[in-house]
Order: sequence, then structure tokens, then C-alpha cells
Amino acid sequence: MDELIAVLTEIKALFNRSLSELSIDCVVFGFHDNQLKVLLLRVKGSNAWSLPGGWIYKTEDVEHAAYRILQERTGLDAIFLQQFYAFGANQRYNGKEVMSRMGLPPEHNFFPERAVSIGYYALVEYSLVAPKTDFFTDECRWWDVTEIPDLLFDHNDIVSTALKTLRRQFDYQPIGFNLLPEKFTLIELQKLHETVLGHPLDRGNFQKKMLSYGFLERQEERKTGGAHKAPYLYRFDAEKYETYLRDNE
Amino acid sequence: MDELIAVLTEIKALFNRSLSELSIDCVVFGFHDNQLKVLLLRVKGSNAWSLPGGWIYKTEDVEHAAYRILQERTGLDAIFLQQFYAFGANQRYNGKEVMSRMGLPPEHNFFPERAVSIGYYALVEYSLVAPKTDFFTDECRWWDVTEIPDLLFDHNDIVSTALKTLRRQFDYQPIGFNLLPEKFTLIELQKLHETVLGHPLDRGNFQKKMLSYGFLERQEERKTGGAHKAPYLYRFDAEKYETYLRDNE
DNA sequence: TTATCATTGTGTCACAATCACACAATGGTG
DNA sequence: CACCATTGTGTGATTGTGACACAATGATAA
Repeated sequence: MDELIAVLTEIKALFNRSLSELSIDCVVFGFHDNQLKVLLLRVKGSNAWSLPGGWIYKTEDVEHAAYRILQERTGLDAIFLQQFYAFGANQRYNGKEVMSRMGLPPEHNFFPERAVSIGYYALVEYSLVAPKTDFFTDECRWWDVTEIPDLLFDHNDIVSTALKTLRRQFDYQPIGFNLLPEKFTLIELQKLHETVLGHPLDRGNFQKKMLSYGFLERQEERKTGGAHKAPYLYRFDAEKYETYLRDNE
Repeated sequence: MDELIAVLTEIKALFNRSLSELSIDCVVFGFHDNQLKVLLLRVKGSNAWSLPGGWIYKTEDVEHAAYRILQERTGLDAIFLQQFYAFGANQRYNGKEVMSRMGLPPEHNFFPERAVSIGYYALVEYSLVAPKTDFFTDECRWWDVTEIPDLLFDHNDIVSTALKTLRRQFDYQPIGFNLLPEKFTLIELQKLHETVLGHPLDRGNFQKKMLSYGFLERQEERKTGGAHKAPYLYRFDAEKYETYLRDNE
């Protein structure tokens, strides 16, 4: 009971220093075992899952809030983070529902009546993430994007909109490197593209195309440990990428 | 003075039934005389220009609010309208500035302290629009997109982000028809594309490409009145467009 | 009425990009 | 040390795009 009061006090303080009609929800993508993953949170004392999210401080840039929220959940500082849509349906959000899911009396709902949520999606390196829970949640872990359960509110919509945006981005901009470790093989990059786009790619053509961009730097070392010919490792060269972008304007 | 009090009363009522931390700004594009136009409003009693915008009613979908706001300014019902970004910098907005521009005492600012604005852009048929002012403005008219003056707040950023989005959309989706009358010639469509994209296009290749999509329906009639060979008129066929979209998934 | 001429509708050809497939080189395995 | 799955790279067919050409058209003006 003391613990509950402490938590409620903390929440009240959080709401006091935040905007009340706006929130942020983040779709955090990772890549592991040739599968696209999304970071989800389980609501305290329930088995309802939701996206990592949070509120915006009253004098804080929205973008800063998104970075902060993501930092709190993943422990990561510099990440690829992009706004993709503001979800503003009138009944998308329901504070009382969260209350009852958390085993709290819905008639004492302390969540805002209504909130518009700004959706951000992030691309992170799976192995670097240390998932952390927040006040409202018991558990934070990766879910395969093909196995996402029913989520709170409109969070399933948010995820599928994020996915659609991600696929379109992949089509006309090379951003997949953010999901891979610093050094990777071309096959790993190809598997990532195939997973995101949802269809197989020709190995030879894919490698030629990627190398033709000119911003992948082949390393001396090769990936060892495999059962066969050792492939080269590559690094994404941000500087050469800038040059590529300039030339393609 | 009576008039001022009446206006202030109306504004107060508007704020009371609206969300206070959120607003909507619309970039309305039109096409006239081979120029891309944007609809702007002049703030009451000043020569400061701004985008058409407004507030969201407390129980209203954000998208509905955007349509409503646009309807109020243009008189149009069905229009191409798309959300493109939420602008959330902390100091992007300044109620006191509007007060002083309107000749009102800034210390009695009744605008919200801070508002995040959701940006929408619209494509409309120029000739159908009947620009109307609102409470806060004296004048509402089209501006050539290349001659836009310094606007209030971050509205210049909003316009340029909308333009960037529009150009990208034009690259990979045929949406220009929304800016033209029901029946148009291929040259008119080409001029529109050239204006939006900012570079000339080959006439022959452009016509072949457009017709290859299969959703332009050639009319019996031709455009008369020109000094030379009369070109065919075309109509955008929404049904065939759906088929085209399905086949290109 | 008829020659004129800018514009339209359509065709050709070169070139670049993409796709499907092939094959030798490689490096761990048994 | 022969084997073999995988890698790195090459080739030819197909498709898409860009530059340019030319006859057909329809208003204009003698």
C-alpha cells in the first residue's frame, strides 16, 4: 500500500510537469536471428502489452522527449529516430482502461481524458539494447514483428503504420545499417532487407547494388567461424554516405 | 469597442471547447497560371501573414478538425488532405506575439502558452476555392510559392516541409490531378509536374508514361480556343487508379 | 478557300538499370 | 588433400528511361 502511494505520487508529479493532451509512442525495431523485432512493455499487474511511450515536459521539444523516452527504455543515446504520424482519433485512448488493467479503481482515473499520440520509430542495434521497464509496466522485451499480440488502444495500428513507413523508407533510402552491428557481412544485410521487404532478393545483384553506392567500406578481416568460404566484413561509412546523398539530389 | 468584446467572447468560447496544447496548420496548394500557389491569411490589423489553422474540439478526431478548418477557409468539402508532420519545438509558438501584432495588449494574452501543431497539406482545384477569412484575420488569398513572405512563428518551416513532402509524393505517386480541373490536357498536367518538381520534362516521354499508367481516360472532346492543333482532354479515372494501385503492390 | 505553322500524338534508337543465371575462387570439413 | 557449400564477380537478356524525330492536326490569316 505504501508502495502504491509512492508510485501514485510520482505519477502525479510526472503529469504536473508534462503536457496533458499529448503523448509519444515509440516503435523500436531491432533485428535478431533473421527476424524483425519490436520492443513491447507489459502493463503492471496485467498481461496487456503496449508500446513504449511517455509524456512531453511542458517546456521540452517534442523530439527531445522522444529521444529521452527511448533512452529510458533502451539505455541507448544515439539512435535513428524518426517521427512518422500523429494519431488523433478521439476515442483512441482510454485512461480508465489502463486503470482497471492495473487493478486500480477506474473511477479514480488519473490519466488525461484524451491524448493525441505522436508516433516515432527507431532503428537500434539489437545486441546493444538493455530493455528497462517503467512505472506502469512489469516487463519489457522484444517481440517478433509477425507475432505481436493484441496491444493496448490503437497501438497495433501504430505498429503497422510504422512498418509501412519503414518499408517505404527501405525502398528509397539505405537506413538498414542502424539495425546491424558496426561490422557486418553483405549476406546479413541482405537477410535484413529480405525480412523488412518481405520477399527474397538475388544475392549477386544485391551485393553489386549495395557496393555501387560507394558508402560500404570493406574491412581487411573476414567473418570466420562459418562452415564455408569466409565472407568479407563491411562498415557503413557515414561520411561517404553524405557524399552519396549530395550526388543524388 | 463593442465589436472587440464580441470577438473576444467568441474566441473564449472557441478555446473552451478546444484542446489547448494542440493546433492544426494547413498548407493549401493550388495551381494557376503555371504557378504553384499557397493560401495565406493576414493577421487582423497587421501585415503579418500566416497559414490557415485552427484548434481541435475536445471530442473531435484530429483528421476531422483538419477537414473542418479547411472547409471553413476554402468552402470545399472533398479535398485531398494529408498529415505530414507534427511541429513540436518548445518555442515555436508565441501567443504574445500574435496579441501585439493584432494591436492587443500582450500582457493580457489569451492564447495558450504553448501549442504543438500538426501539419496537413491539401491539394485543391484553384478555381473552386472561395478564400474566406476567420476571426483572427483580415485577408485570405493565394501566394505564389516562390514569393512567400516571412510568416508567423515557424510557418515558413512548415511550408517548406510540406513542399518537400509534396515533391517526394509526386515522384512515386500520381496525385497531381487533385490540383487540376476535372478535364485537363496532358500539357497542363506536364506543366504542373514541372512546376512542382522544379525541372523541365520531355513532352513525349511524359505523355507516354502518364498514359501507360492506364487511369487517364481520353475524352471525345478536345480543348478548343488554342491557336494550334487542339489537344485531347483527359479525365482522371479513380476506379482505374485503384486497379493500378492493386497491380503495383 | 487554302497555304502556313506551332503544337500534338506517336515512333525510333541509344543508353542505363535491372534481372536471371553462371562460374571460378575460397576456406573450413572430414 | 579432395570435397563442397558459400562467396565474389561476370554475362547476356530484358526492361525502363532519355533524347530526338516526324507526320498529323487545326486554328490563323492571306
